[in-house]
Amino acid sequence: MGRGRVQLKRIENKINRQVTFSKRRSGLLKKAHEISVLCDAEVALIVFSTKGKLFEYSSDPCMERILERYERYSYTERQLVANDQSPNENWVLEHAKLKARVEVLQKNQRNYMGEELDGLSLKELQSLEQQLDSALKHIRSRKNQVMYESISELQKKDKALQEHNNLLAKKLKEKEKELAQEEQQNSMEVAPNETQPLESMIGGGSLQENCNEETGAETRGSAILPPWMIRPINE
Amino acid sequence: MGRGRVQLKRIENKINRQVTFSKRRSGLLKKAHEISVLCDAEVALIVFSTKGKLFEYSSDPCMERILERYERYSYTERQLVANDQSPNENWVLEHAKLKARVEVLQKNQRNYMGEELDGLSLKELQSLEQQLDSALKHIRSRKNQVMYESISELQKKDKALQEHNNLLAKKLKEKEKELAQEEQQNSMEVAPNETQPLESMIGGGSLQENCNEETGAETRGSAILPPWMIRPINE
DNA sequence: ATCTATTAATAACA
DNA sequence: TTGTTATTAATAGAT
Repeated sequence: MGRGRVQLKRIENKINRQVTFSKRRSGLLKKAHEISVLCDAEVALIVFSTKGKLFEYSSDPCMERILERYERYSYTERQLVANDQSPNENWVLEHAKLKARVEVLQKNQRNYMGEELDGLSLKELQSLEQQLDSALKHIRSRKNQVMYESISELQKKDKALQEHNNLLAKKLKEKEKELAQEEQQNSMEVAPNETQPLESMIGGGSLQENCNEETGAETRGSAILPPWMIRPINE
Repeated sequence: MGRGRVQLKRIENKINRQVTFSKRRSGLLKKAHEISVLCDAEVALIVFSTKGKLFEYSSDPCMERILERYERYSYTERQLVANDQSPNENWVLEHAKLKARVEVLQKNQRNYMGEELDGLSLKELQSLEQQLDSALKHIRSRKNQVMYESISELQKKDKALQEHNNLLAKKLKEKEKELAQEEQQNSMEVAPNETQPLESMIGGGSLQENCNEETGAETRGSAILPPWMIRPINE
């Protein structure tokens, strides 16, 4: 939505990038606000510019609260890293070193994301390809492992629940028997039709709820990525 | 942007609210992704629906890192506000920012290389996998392009060299003819056995040297393509 | 989900 | 940076 389409890749011109960042940032914040109001959602948005400047939006008075909620929701714990500043005089040097490191790391990262490949030689491309290929193998293997673990845990839970279920069913039968006996003894006094609904309730609803409660964070939101993330717009 | 304007207030109709939420959410996530790519920004977006369902986007493989960075930033910012008198504070702040950035980048890089995957959730692993998969496609495409360019350049050079070769051969023949004529005229004065060595020298050594000179680093040595160019190692 | 009529966002330009 | 405008993109409402 502008004059001409735009490729989904880093804007190389620094000025344009800065302008676009400024405009899109405000657009993004606006939309974040809109969805929070229109749809009554809780939204936290954090944006760091390339230069490290922070922009944020939070639908609540306190961003921290949403983040805490997020942390609670996502089972991972946050590590609070103490800010240890050593009162060195070498700061200038340190600073320069860090800056250089950041530059290198940034370039690497872009390459790892398949960007800015034009300056690379065939050999470098080859090495990069192999590195990523191997990385992908590791990642997929780890993903599989996580999935299998998740599955086996679910199966374990399933088994436990089924056992519990059986137990309940057994108890139920005993109760039925007792009732039947009482019934025979006091033939006219009790109506024998309450057992059926009770059984179906335990077998269905209870299991379902238990399952939702405990898997929680793992399956939050949609596990399926939207199409625009799966394949970049350009090309 | 729809049929009719919309007021910036909670949508009362539950169904409409749900539908709008779903649509705007994907739009918001998309825009968050776009600004992160276009403007090289680090973005973290967290959305809780009314019902408490979580949706998130993170420009980096790991959302936690951006949140950590956010916490650190907030911390240093608080410090800055506390005492912004000393000119040294700027350095401290800058330094802290850079350190945070380096940390994030380093962790990312390790992930991009398939290392330290243990802390990542299934979702994060999935996103990382897709990012690398897409990167790999770009890299392979670029590699192919480089290879094709290299091949066509070599073919061009080959052609030029052959033409040069033909030219030399032609000149040689003329020289031979001249020599033969002279030979006939001054039959006894010149020994006619110098032509053979001359021809072999030009046809062999000179050509070889020329080839090395012009193709240089690319194909140093033989004009035959190395095996890795004929067939990529992977797949 | 899919399809349009509209509005909203924004890229290029000033 | 800020504003303007030609275009594209997002999406409200309908199907």
